[in-house]
Amino acid sequence: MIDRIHLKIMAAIDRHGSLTAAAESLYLTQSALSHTMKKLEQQTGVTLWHKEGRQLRFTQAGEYLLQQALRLSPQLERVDQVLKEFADGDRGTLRIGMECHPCYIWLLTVVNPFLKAWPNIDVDVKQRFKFGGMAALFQHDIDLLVTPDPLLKKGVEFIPVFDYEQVLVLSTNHPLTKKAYVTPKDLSQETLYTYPVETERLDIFKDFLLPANTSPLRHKTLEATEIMLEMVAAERGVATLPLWLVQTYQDSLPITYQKLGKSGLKKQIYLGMRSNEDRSFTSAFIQMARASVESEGSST
Amino acid sequence: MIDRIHLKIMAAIDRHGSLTAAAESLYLTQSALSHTMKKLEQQTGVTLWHKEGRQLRFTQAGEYLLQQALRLSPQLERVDQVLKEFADGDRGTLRIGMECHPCYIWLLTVVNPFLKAWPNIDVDVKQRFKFGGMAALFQHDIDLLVTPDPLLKKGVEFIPVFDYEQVLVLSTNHPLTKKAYVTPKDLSQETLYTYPVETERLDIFKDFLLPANTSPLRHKTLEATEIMLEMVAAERGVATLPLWLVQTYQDSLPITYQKLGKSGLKKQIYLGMRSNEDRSFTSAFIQMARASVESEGSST
DNA sequence: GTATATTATGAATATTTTTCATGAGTGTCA
DNA sequence: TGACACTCATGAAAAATATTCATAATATAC
Repeated sequence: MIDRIHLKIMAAIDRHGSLTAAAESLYLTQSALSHTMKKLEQQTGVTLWHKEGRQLRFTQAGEYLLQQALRLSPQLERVDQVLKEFADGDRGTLRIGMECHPCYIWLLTVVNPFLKAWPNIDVDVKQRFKFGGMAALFQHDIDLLVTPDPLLKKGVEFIPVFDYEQVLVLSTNHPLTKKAYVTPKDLSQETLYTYPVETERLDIFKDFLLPANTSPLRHKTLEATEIMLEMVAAERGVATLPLWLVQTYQDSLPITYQKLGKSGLKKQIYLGMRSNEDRSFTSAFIQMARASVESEGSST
Repeated sequence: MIDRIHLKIMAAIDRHGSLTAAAESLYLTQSALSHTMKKLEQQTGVTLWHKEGRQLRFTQAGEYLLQQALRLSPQLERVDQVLKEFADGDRGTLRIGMECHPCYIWLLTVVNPFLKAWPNIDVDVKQRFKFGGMAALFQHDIDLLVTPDPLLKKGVEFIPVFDYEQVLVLSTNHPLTKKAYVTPKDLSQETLYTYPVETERLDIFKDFLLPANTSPLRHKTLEATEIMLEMVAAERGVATLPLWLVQTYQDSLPITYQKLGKSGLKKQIYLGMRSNEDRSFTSAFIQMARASVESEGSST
């Protein structure tokens, strides 16, 4: 029944004092306003104003409608404005999905400048997915996927961000440090620590142990990277992590590393996003991610 | 830009799960909804939802708009509802103007049951008018005028409510109590107490003293009826009040009264309202006013 | 009284909304 | 797998609505 235009007209009459002036302020004719409000009066059965000389005087109902107009009009304008911000990419949440546990620390170094560069965009990071990161991306549960396993599929695009080598982390006293490199069979007598995800998603299983039809003596899972490294340092077992991550801890813990296989286990981290979705801040994040890696000199 | 229909559509989609079901709930076609929202999307530049299989999934902007819709739609509906209440006379304020000071006590006996019978209608009483009660009525400052001086004018209607006699209130010891009635000349040696209004509006001047070209020795004004009567009782002067009012105080104070002139000063109280204004509760108030008087047996 | 304001209103016009008909995609089930 | 049922999108036509134009009616200022 009542519509936004009625609120605007009431507010304009109040502000400008006459129908004619109100009409001008709304870029309409006085006639249009008169007709519009007359129709509202007929539909609702109320009288909104009386003519008093050449002035208008609101009735009680008109006064009420004016109050509501003054209250509601700005709220509707605010909705317009926010919608425009969404359209311009000045507002939103960038939801990042992580399928690469150790990348979290790296991600934080990108998120920090991103938040500064895009003050109206929030960032959310998700690490658990019911049906995998790809499904989450397709279902719009996330907007960006950080993963070492890109999937060529219509509707998504993957961009390599950086290369890294997955290595076996060992206590400095560990016998395997003597070898030139580690073979799958070497691990069959070891306790292996990994993050608590499915073995299909763990490089050490997928790309190293399973092809050789081998498995470690024991497989234990841990959430926290630091604890995992402490376990290795305490000679409780071994773990696999990206080389760059091991290097950052090598100074503070008695740990070292070994190549997995003769030529090492080379990996790449990709950022995946839905194609044909053009949110400027998503692309901006990807740019910043690549830049962060290049400045470190550890990139493609 | 954004309009009420967009809010309703968003809320309906959320509630019914699909465009088709939402369209049905709004008594529109699916096509209409699709076109309407498409247009909004084009105007603002946002995407509100994605098709996911045969389902719709709101984007962040869509989710935002939905939240605003759920918040604002009920408020707009409430405005419709209140406007309808105004139209039906289920809401409003009855503003009563008084040009008859002593009638205030009588008025209260009408207002009380009125408030009970019309729980959504407020009552306001005004006693001071810049340009008189008639002007206030015309200017919609009041809706009802209680006055002993009806003015036959286009646009207003006056209905007599009750007859009364204006009498001179005297201390029981006053010499004038000995006479059969009081003449204008009798007052030329008296101190007269009246309400503080223009003499043209005081019956004692307008209908009694001025026609005889006489005036009282002294004229003092007082706001409160009770104090006025105390003054009279203390033999400080005389006053003129409606007979029925004097009678209610006669038991508790040493006062009595005298007819003004041989046949007494007969007055009538009228209720005036703007004609062609059809607010049911205004008429209802008039009905209750008349009824209150009839039950007392002091009416026309 | 005349000129200049105001709002209201009927008719004509312009614009917007809605429907109709249909296309294109997706899930279901025999 | 193919028929079917159901979804939303879309172009064109139809219907409804909003706006303007021209003008009346009325009030105010000079």
